[in-house]
Amino acid sequence: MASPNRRYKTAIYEQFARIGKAISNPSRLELLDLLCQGPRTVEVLAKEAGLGLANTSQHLKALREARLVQSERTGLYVTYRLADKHVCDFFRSLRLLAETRLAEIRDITSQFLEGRQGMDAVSREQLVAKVRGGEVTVLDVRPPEEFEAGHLPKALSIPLNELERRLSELPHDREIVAYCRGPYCVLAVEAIEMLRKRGFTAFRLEDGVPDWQARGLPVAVGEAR
Amino acid sequence: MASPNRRYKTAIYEQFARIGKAISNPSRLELLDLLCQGPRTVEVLAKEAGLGLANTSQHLKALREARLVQSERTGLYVTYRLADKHVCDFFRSLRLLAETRLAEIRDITSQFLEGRQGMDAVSREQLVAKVRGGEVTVLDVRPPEEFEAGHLPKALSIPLNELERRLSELPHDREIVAYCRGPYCVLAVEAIEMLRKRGFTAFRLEDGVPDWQARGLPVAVGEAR
DNA sequence: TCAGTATTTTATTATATAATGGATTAGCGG
DNA sequence: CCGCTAATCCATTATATAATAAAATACTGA
Repeated sequence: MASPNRRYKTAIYEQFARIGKAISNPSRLELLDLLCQGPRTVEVLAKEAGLGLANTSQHLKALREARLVQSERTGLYVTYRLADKHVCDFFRSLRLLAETRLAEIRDITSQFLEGRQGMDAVSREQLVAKVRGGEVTVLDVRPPEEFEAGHLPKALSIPLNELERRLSELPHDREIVAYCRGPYCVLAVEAIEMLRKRGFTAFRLEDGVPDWQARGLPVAVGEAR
Repeated sequence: MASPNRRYKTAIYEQFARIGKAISNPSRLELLDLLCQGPRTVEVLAKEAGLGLANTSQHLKALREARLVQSERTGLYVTYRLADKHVCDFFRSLRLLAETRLAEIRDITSQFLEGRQGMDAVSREQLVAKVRGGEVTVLDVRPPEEFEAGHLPKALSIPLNELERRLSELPHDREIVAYCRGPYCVLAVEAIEMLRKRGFTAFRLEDGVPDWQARGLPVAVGEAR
């Protein structure tokens, strides 16, 4: 009974909604955010996102069916990655819209950071200037695979869980700017907190690599030297 | 039992998912797309989207709770509008991602256009050049309210349902380029089809006003003269 | 071929969502 | 205040989704 025009519109909006449905679940969004940092296996993703394995597999399947991610089997492991870098841009635009529209995000964040001092972040521009002046050590506290998948130029890779025993690699007489996955990742927050307790001068960069890259700033790839 | 970090992340991704949920339903996406063309009452939105009134009201409520739209009562009518122009940008980025990732969209569209000849669209750039050369009449076939809310500079407003009896306003010796809401809106398609049958030289611009505007091109506001 | 590990699939259960029709509310004009 | 209309709310029903555990698959290495 529906006209061809109506059927056409319905079919098109149903397609758009496939992407909407894919990002309508918090767990899937977290997985997507993680995948923006680089490819990972199901196991690792499950652990990082605090989900069950079967559950993670199903969420990844949903993301794959919306064509947002791809999977590839290598031996026992299945590695998932973003299907397209536009997916990361899209995730960022969702995050940006949520930040501008949902005051709750600011509330939740400021409540979480309550009591931790000095969490006011260094801006991209400030960091660029400081790096240019050579007065700062840039510290990447994410897991090594993420560092390898892409990091800020000249950044030093010390994953958060190794930081305590590798403090000697850090300078006491220079500023340290630590970063992790982005504004809602807690790795850098914890790193800063710890470094300050130990007497370092440390600040936090809110940007993650995707944000940095989206601004057209350079990103380096490959292992820590 | 969950750590504060986990609770924080969960809370943040839940917020992101509010937006995801809002755009996870085809009808809501259609409503959002319509609202990108300008504010409208519930009644008009329901009719345009082919939905029941109660249903429309509930979908609009969902969009409002995700802070994507705002409503304002004027007398008997409640007018809905986008809460922020970023919402329109976000919708466009969803559309773009869907177009790049979902081959089905191309299939559905080419099947719909099957048999209609000459539906290959004029590009923005071509249109700009033609307008500059003064060799073209730009025709807006959307309803008048949408034209008023924003239209291409110098466009002539003839809503599709008036087109047949206002053909005398159109030149036979010049090209006509018709546009409507965007690439998936059928108004311009039908206009072109009709105009060609009547011997006009007519092409279709795929862009809608939001697309045009997003490229930084100028948009005029106000009634048809 | 068998044991072991990573992943996917299936079944189940609880919960959320969408559409509909009917009741209710808000505002207008007589 | 009443009747009318636009919009919202509520209850109902059907359907979809999410998490979990258990079973099945896919692959490796012995």
